[in-house]
Amino acid sequence: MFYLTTAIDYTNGAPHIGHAYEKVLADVIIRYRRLRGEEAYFLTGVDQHGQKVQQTAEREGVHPATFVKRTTKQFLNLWEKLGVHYDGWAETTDARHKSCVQGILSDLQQNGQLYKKSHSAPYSVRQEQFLQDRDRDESGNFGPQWGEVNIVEEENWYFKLSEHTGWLKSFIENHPDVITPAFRRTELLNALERSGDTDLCISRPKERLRWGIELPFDSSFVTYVWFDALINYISFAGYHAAPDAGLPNFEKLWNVAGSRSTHLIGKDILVPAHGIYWLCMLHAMGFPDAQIPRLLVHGFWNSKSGDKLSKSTGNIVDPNVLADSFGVDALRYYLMRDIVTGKDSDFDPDRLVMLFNTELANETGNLCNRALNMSQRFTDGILHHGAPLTSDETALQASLTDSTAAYQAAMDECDISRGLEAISRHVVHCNGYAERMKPWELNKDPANHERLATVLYHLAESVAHAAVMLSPVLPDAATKLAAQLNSPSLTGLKLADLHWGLLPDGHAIGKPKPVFPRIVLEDSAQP
RNA sequence: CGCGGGAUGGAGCAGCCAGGUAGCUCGUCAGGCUCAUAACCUGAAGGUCGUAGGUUCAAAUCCUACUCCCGCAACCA
Repeated sequence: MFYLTTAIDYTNGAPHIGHAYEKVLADVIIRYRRLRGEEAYFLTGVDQHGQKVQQTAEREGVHPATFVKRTTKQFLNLWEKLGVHYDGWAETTDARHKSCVQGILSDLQQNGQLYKKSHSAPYSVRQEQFLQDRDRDESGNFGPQWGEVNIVEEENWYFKLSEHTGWLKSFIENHPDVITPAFRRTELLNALERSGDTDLCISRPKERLRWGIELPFDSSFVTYVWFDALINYISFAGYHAAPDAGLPNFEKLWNVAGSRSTHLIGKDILVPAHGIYWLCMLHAMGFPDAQIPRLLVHGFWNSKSGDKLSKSTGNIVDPNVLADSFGVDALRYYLMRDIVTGKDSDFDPDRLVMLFNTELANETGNLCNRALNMSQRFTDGILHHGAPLTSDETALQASLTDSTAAYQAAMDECDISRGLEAISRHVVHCNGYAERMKPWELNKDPANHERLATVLYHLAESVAHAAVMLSPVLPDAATKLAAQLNSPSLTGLKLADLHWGLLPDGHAIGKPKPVFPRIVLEDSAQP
């Protein structure tokens, strides 16, 4: 079983392009695993608790639960629009999650992993938060944005994080595959190196924060965000769940047959949340090394100038608007194609249009269209395996074999961009082949009919393979391609089924219709 | 000396971990084709791979120093 989770999104505001990227990436990885024939389970969801939600809800004069319901709906709608299909949906206000979190807190408390102590620090009344040294301005004072700042003393519960960091360090050192890409592992190890022996504060007094899960052993506190949110990865996987809870069987999902569960997360929450807190929490709960999950860390989409995309800088890109203007296929393709998994990339709508028009419309879509159109016109829509093969066909089939192998190697490494590039490479080969074979010339002489059939078959068969390989990224388009080939069963094939001859001799193909209509921009700059 | 990333033809990137004729897409120029979504194909121009050293028969790739850009520095995917 391949168990994949994403970060759960904070329901304090509307989803942006970064949220969309992570979920589409997860969706593509899951679909690819299934294409490989693996059993797979995909969990995603939303993080609904916390102070920011409480504050925003108060500002808008609604109950946090109402507010959270509203923003959650925006995420659900977006995933539906973008074709993100998950198997499990995590909401941290779910009663089953709450009881799992409380169960874990109780266990840890009984095992002596938690303790209470008091701490005093500068506190901003206006922002309702404690301040750090880095919040000071150049002169060493707290700026006016914080309002009145007092030294406040507060009691809280702490998790003995420091008892586990030694284990964590050697675990990461001895399991280089657990953090991907490698430079993120380096970053984490460096962070561990300079981490002192500080423990993790895991509670907030209810006077400050009501919107959270109550500590089972001290009702005047709620648990701090990470001790709530991170647990979703196991609570919704059925960890310590009642048999009738409607959750998966944890033993079947988590870490079966030596393949680690995978958490897909953004680079911002590796250190300290996932890379340190979460792994240490699992260790404290008694998870053995073999059951520690793998962290797959992705990068960010920055704005074209290289600035970070965020609400504060106002250059937020709304995935809904992008999907509506350019189509879901174009958006999914761009998000997967124009970034190297793990690295950052600049978001550029012009490149979105360019990549869709060249690789999908002009290359793949056009190849399908011209192949089917010629078959309809020249051979009455019937495909024939045809005459003896020349070196051109041998080369084409070799190109397909190479592309398929490159595709698989890349996709296995979650390098989606390279996988798509591999498909594109074969499509380009096919267009060149068509140009050299000139089926439209062959058609002029009936003596060449067998030769013509052979050429057209090689084009159509290539489209069939391309459709299957594209399916994790563009499931809808793959279905359309299969339908036009009059071979809907293509969408049910596995990677291992991709042998030459998917389309049988004598197969009748369907009518061509552009699957990827070119995106034509309104007059952009011309006067 | 806080940490990590980046610097490759006009633009955007890959290649670097496991050194061996510098690759892809767009753009530009010149041809060709007409089955096809004004799509397709062929060819060409254009790069001292941030700087300076070092290792090596050989360095974009390994090592050292430096310059500039970006992000993070323990609540934003």
